[in-house]
Amino acid sequence: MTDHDHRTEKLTDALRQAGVRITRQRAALLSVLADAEDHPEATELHRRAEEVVPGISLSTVYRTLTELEMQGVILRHQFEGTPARFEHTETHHHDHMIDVETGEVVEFANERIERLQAEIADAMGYEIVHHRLELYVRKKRSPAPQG
Amino acid sequence: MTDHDHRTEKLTDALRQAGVRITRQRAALLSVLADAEDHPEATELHRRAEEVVPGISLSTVYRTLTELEMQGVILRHQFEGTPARFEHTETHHHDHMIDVETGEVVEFANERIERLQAEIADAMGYEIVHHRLELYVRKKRSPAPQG
DNA sequence: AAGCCAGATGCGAGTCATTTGCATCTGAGA
DNA sequence: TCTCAGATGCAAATGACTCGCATCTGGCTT
Repeated sequence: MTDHDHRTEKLTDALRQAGVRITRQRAALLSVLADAEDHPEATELHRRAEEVVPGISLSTVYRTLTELEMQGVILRHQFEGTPARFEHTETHHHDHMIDVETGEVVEFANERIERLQAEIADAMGYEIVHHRLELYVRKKRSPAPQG
Repeated sequence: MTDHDHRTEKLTDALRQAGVRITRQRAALLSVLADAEDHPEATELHRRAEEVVPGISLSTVYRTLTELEMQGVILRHQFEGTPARFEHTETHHHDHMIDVETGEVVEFANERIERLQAEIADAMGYEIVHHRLELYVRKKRSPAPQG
């Protein structure tokens, strides 16, 4: 049994424990999400899932994504000007830089920023439920005069 | 002539200079936006503009908001789970805290976070075009044990 | 292994925010 | 005042989801 299968099984067991029925469609989506190195949107996940479960409907994809988000298995990101994008929660917390020219998404993390945010909220009498930090960026041209 | 009229006139002149025709509808929206202390959405701006120019259409509101955004006169914020909200660009740059329980929007600014963002982007070979920092928060209960 | 049924699925229709096509109107420079 | 590129109103279209409902199916129960 591969590492992948191992992690998958642990996850599906946990979900079943939480009362989430693991159907073929959901298993397919979980696998597609686990394999995704990028931040795909719902239609793209649908496309990928169809290769595993032909005929899976887009509404099932949306319903499952919502369910998995509620279970804390995935995160939903609403970047500017695109449909929501999803990623699994396996990795550490991080924020995103979006290249406005290519749409490419780069992850980054900064502990100091996290701490500052918490301090600000605290000073104003709030506690953070969650936050969103997105840097819309463009590749620096080399320091030479631009052409 | 009031201060308000004065600022309004300077702004409309600048817009005309930039090739933006100042129609009754646009003047109404500019005034409504200038008066707005909150972060209203398009339909609310439409409602307010109708009191100045009855019959103004929602599509004109949307078209004008897009134009004003491109001219840098207003900012469009896409907070989670709500239609886009708008605010004029007169004030200093700031970020937003959104109370997840009431929907209330609180502004804040922090120079250190701004600088850290720029440093991060720079270190990764990018320059920031713009950014988005939103803290989704809830009012702290007093330090006593929660009930 | 078979039965059961709450919950999941597929399909199509609905929703919500926003955009667009088009015929008509109107700022504002000439 | 004249002109007409650009703006408006209306209705229809779009895009991203969401929902209603009849049918199907995981996965406890026996």
